[in-house]
Amino acid sequence: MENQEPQIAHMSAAQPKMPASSSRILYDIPCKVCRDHSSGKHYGIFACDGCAGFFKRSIRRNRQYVCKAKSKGGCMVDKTHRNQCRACRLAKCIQAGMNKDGN
Amino acid sequence: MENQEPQIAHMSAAQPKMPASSSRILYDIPCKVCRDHSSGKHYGIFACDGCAGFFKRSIRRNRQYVCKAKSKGGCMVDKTHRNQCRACRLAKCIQAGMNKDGN
DNA sequence: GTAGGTCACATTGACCGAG
DNA sequence: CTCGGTCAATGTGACCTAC
Repeated sequence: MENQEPQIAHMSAAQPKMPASSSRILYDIPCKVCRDHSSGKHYGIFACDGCAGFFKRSIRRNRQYVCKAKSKGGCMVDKTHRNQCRACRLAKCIQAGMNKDGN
Repeated sequence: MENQEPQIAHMSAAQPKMPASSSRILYDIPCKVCRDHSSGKHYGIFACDGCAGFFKRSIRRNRQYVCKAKSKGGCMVDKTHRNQCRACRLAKCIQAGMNKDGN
């Protein structure tokens, strides 16, 4: 896959630009995996709820994803494409430093 | 996105190679959109249940998808990648000849 | 302040009855 | 036969609570 749009369920809309303190979301610290706004550290790194949840599910269920792109393992992983390739998303989570014991 | 795997819900497993007549599935006629096994004509062309359902929903809800790949509109659309890019899947459905009034 | 759990929501595709 | 409708399965990500 390569694109899409509503692919995700609750694709968060543009943030109201809050006081950056009254919310759970850290508007200035990007998710180390997809660059979306993070919501604190998760499994060792600053990550958004999406990537944290994805990593959580992948680990818990022992998921083995396979990148089906021509350029194996080269899928872009940002807020827009993160749901296009689970294999590359998980790989980037790990590469970014995520680990089960969060440290 | 570029790959994946369980992306789809009920990814049909390898077919038991039925008598090719006792089932709804036409094992010898591929879906003109994704090459998966078709299940007869849908909206004008031989298509699988997946592409037929996708086209049905897209039309009914007047979906406007946007291809987010670098190579705009160049996403592969086969059984494996069909859920990677809705924009390209719909484009290919139309290009393959699908139309609301099936003819 | 993060792990873990929960859950509303959305999509997919197999199947069914109607015509 | 195809169409439209239905629905079980599944994933996503926003939240909440406990620690």
